[in-house]
Amino acid sequence: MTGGRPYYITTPIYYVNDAPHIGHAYTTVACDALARFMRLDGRRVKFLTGTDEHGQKVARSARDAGVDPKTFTDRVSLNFREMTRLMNISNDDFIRTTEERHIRSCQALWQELERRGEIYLGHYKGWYSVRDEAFYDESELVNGKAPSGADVEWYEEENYFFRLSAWQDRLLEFYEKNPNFIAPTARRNEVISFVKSGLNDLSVSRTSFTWGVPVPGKPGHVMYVWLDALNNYQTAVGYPDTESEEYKTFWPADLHMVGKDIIRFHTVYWPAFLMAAGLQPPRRVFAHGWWTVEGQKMSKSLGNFIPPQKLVDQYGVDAVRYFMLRELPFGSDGDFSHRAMVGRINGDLANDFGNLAQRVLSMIAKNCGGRVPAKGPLTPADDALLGAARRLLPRLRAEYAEQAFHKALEAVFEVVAAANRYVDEQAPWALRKTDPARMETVLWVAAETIRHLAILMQPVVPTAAGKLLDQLGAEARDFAALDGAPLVPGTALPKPEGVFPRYVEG
RNA sequence: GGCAGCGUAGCUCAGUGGUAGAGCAGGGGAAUCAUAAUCCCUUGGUCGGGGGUUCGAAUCCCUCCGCUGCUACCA
Repeated sequence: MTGGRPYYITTPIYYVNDAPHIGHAYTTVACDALARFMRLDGRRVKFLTGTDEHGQKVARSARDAGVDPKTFTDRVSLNFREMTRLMNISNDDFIRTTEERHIRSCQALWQELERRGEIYLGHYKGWYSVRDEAFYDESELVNGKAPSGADVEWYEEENYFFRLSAWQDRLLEFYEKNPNFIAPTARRNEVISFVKSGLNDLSVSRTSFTWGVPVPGKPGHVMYVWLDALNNYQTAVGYPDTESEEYKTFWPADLHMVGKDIIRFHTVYWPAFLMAAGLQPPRRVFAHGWWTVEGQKMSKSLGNFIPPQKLVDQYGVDAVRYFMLRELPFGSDGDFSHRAMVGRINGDLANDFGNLAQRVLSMIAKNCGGRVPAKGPLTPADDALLGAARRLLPRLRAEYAEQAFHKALEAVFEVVAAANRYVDEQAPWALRKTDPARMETVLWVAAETIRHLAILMQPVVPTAAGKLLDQLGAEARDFAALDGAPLVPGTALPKPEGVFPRYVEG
């Protein structure tokens, strides 16, 4: 089954002012698993990530660092590129909002919105807090200060507004007609109730700073950061050239993966901007949850952000990826603890899956001359196990389609458990003396099952699954090979070697 | 304050009208191919409290308690 519909998936572009942490790694790993899954399933995939580099905060950080903004962002954007390498991410493109292609794209979008009368000149007035870099309504002030306690000052600025208020009904209609647009359901309900409560027009230009995309024909104005940032998803597929092969193939995007903090921008503003420009909104936005660390919220004051490098050094990249996608229902918040991590590494990966592979491959190495064993007549027990393995793909397609990674992995591990039971029940070590031919068949069935499992685990643990397939002598590794390329008896195999080491406290 | 959701075994959760479930943790046993891994059996819950509807409620209704999210322009 190849040649399905193209698949375009994006991470948010990460704000360069932050250092990459576990949250960034999480979003990106989830997208990577989806991208890899879809590629293995024969779909043409575009997987985009990148960095958001404009805004007053960035300009200030650059100034503090004593360099110009471009030099500064060139430097810090690399931190996120390095994170993709570290986490073994298979992105097809890495976009930066300071790139020429993006500036052009944003200006074209602006002009289209303006041409259609969706943007008008107005005045922004409000209480502004420099510390929070945010505006507050009169009603939000507490004793003349921001809710955060920061000082505020009266602020008036001439800027351009987007007619968001005019899109309220059309947005609600869009949500109604596209029930899968916002996930999980709880988030969808929140967004809908927010839109129902009424929308105000949105200021989409700033004159108070210059580090942004210049508004075409309006000296002194730069674009509102979110209009700039969201449009990266279109830039990467060639906008404004909507007739390009790339754009026609991949737009609208299949999935924008986001953290729950930025869902509104992606599910209210973004579809409104696009519809207003006569363009198609994305098909789906998924808002995942947050990690706490050892039971505590991550915060700057606690200083408990975990750099991805530290996790990978300690546990290994495959283990971290597996943990992130298995430990909690995708969409919910969860806790990242050492104890839970070790439980997954040793319990699931090393003991259940790793040891299954090791015990089977060792027996093959010792008793079958290091070659794929001969396959004799199959018993009902053999067929039952192989059948369970073959039924996984349709199940996984359904779970991945809903970003239910934990359920997909649970399904895989049900078969891992079934395979361990099978080996125990068939006891090939006993058959070795009583019925060597049957022993070979049992080992073939077990190895063939492991091949299925390894192929299906590639999206989550690409390195370990790849090594496992090496050891099985399996050349073809996409999902078409599941039923299409079973193990060939007699194939010479390399010496088995553990691919999921136990974590030992030290 | 308003709106929404949640509260089920030690832990994480599934279960939305018909005799309480899974994984992990705990206890006992089997096996010995294997990363001392695996397999089998098992302890454990008045399903947050109270009231109601029903032949029957974790599951529907009311109420109380506790927790969480959202309530616009900070990534």
